[in-house]
Amino acid sequence: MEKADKSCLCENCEFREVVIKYLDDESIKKLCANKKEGLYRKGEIIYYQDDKISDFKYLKRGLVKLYRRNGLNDEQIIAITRNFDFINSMSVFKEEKYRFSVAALEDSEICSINIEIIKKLLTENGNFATGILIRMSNIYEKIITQCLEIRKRNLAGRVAYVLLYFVSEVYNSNIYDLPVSRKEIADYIGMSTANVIRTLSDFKKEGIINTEGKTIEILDIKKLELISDKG
Amino acid sequence: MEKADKSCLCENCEFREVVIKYLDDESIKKLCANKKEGLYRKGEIIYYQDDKISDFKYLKRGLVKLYRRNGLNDEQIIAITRNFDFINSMSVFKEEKYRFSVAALEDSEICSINIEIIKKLLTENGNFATGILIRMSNIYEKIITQCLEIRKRNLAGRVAYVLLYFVSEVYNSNIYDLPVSRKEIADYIGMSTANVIRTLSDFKKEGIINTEGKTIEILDIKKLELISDKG
DNA sequence: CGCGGCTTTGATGTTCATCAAGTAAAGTGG
DNA sequence: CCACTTTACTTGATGAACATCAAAGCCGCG
Repeated sequence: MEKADKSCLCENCEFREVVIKYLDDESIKKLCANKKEGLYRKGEIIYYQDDKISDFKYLKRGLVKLYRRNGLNDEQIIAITRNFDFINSMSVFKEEKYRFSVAALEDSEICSINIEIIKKLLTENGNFATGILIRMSNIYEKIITQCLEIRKRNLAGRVAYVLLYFVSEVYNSNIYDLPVSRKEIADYIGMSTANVIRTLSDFKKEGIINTEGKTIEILDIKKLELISDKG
Repeated sequence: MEKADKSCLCENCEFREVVIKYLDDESIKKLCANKKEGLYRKGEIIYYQDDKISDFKYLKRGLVKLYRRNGLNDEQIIAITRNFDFINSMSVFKEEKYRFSVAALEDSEICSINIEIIKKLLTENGNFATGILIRMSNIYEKIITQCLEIRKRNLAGRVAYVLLYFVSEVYNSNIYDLPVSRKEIADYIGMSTANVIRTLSDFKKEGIINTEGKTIEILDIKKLELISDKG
């Protein structure tokens, strides 16, 4: 991690949209004065499971994975996202430790604010607290819904679902570079790496997608949606 | 559903513990005046997925399942709980509709408060909002963690996990009456009904549990924990 | 150029779903 | 309360889906 090289004016920060509506100038100044910004390179870990929670963290730019380590070579990926802006582990306001780890899948910019300052603002300002409550609920709900969506599908359906997730929720494009390894897709959907690769190969043979290394191009999105829905 | 037969004094209500610390007498009176209490018999549905959200709901007593219907005979159970006291669908403060359904697994007592009243209190009182935020985060985190715990196990491990969940989180006893059908266990752990039954039969043959209809007795909890952990 | 990690493919075996058929239990109407 | 119907449960047999293992190709990096 390195510090951001440009001074942060908070002006283009999306967090501001949540904040500014509810906080007075003084509170905003206080937030800005106490924030730390960090750049994380692709692959770097932003925080570890079981680290002590010290900051409320917000993903300004980039792409991250939220995951849990079970064994040496056994990871479960909980979410891959740009949108879950608050990338804090759940229970950030109660628990002492992060319950999950977060790592950057693309170069990412993180804004950190001391958790005690946020807690104080929450208790002082019900509108702010309600705003945070709603946003966090959305994040949680997305994670749970996605977990259920993946669970109800078979192998091919899960792979199709993930490919389409990148199309619609991450890149907004039918062609993109996978930000994750084949193994990470497997960790995400709860299947074996070999079978994820096999399924991608099958899709390619059937002309549904084209792959070249990390680059994925969706050729027949209707068919892929069909596989995702029926699987 | 029927109305509670005794007048509700809110005195033994656990919700009070969250509330009373932060709300003034007037607010508490307002809450109490606007609450509705309902008794739901085992099997009754408390609210349906896609119902319009009108109330903030709290489980005072009983046991419920939170679930999602995919097809006519295809349900996914998200959680079974006494403890997730706020049995609102997630995003209760933002969404218009419940995203999941809730049904009573045992006779249950539900307290409902108009959502607008709660919203008003949240914005007026940051401490109250923070209290709700923390409690909801705990609920979400439990659901997500459990989803991951189940996902990483195989069939036998999942069945063992669920049996142990009832022991430690629901009944605090090695012998209990299952509040769910075999099919519901299957919907909970994402396996087929036949295989759930087969696994229970296997456990019985191996002397790990005893079953008689809905009654389950754990005979060898160490072994069951082993199966849950290694599976 | 060579090493290690990621990817790919095939072969094999395990795990699990599905189907079918039968039994027990629970609800329903006379 | 009993006959009837329906729903839940149980078990076995079969095949499909998936994991695992192994070997080989590829790619980036020192």
